[in-house]
Amino acid sequence: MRITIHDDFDLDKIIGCGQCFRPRRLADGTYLFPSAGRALRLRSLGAGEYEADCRTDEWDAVWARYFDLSRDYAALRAAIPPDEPFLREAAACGAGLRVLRQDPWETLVSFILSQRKSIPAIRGCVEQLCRAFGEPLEGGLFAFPAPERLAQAAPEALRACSLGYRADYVRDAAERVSLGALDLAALETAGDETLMAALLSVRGVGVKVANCTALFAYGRASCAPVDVWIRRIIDRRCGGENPFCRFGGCAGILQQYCFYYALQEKQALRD
DNA sequence: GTCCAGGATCGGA
DNA sequence: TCCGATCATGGA
Repeated sequence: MRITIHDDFDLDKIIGCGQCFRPRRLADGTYLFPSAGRALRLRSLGAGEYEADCRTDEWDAVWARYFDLSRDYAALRAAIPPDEPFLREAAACGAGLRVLRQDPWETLVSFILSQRKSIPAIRGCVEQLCRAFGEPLEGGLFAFPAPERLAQAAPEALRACSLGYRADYVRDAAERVSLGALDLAALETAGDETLMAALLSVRGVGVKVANCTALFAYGRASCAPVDVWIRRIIDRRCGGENPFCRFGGCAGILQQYCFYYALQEKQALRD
């Protein structure tokens, strides 16, 4: 199907801003988004027109929500006050990115794996997990493995996916989700505090990983994860004071603009 | 060989 | 409550 998306939509920034680890750009320029046992192929036709390999009803029911299309990011950027020059700069740089609503299980596991790993290393880990334990989809793709599958996995098989000491954390999370002790679907309608408490009850999940899951899977835009990159920004560019606290319900979106901005600065240093 | 990566846990002060 | 050591692994 062909769809029109307003111009505040940049696929390179969406897949490159550090929020997701499997979506990617294929050699032919098509963008691939695997999520929750499906996969979307999206190709830009220019001028805000896109070709998507799904039906209109699937787009409306699944992907519009996934891409957070109901939120007005331009208005959000415009509302950053002039006395926040760094935030305005970062938001201008990241204009077009959108904070995805990803599958909670995949997001939780991916960010459990993220601790003390580089983004390319996380990508590699997640990919290995999918190939080793995920159900095959069309086109040589693999779905992210179900919790039941990971709960049954042999410890050495998990470690073979470069999980390192995080293998025990993943196994613990898989057991709790597959047994129903942690109901990720039910948490969709929970309040922020309830959601955070549930996520923090998982071994290997601290405040940062819980915030990432709340923001990138549950759309809790008030959650703004503070990692080493954001910490650096707060210390060096914001006088040591966390600026996201001042923005309540959209703190997480601004945080993501800043994270993307930091990635771009690092990239620029290499070039 | 050394250092660091979207951190979390644990024990001891 | 706070601080430091430690946790596998891969890439620069």
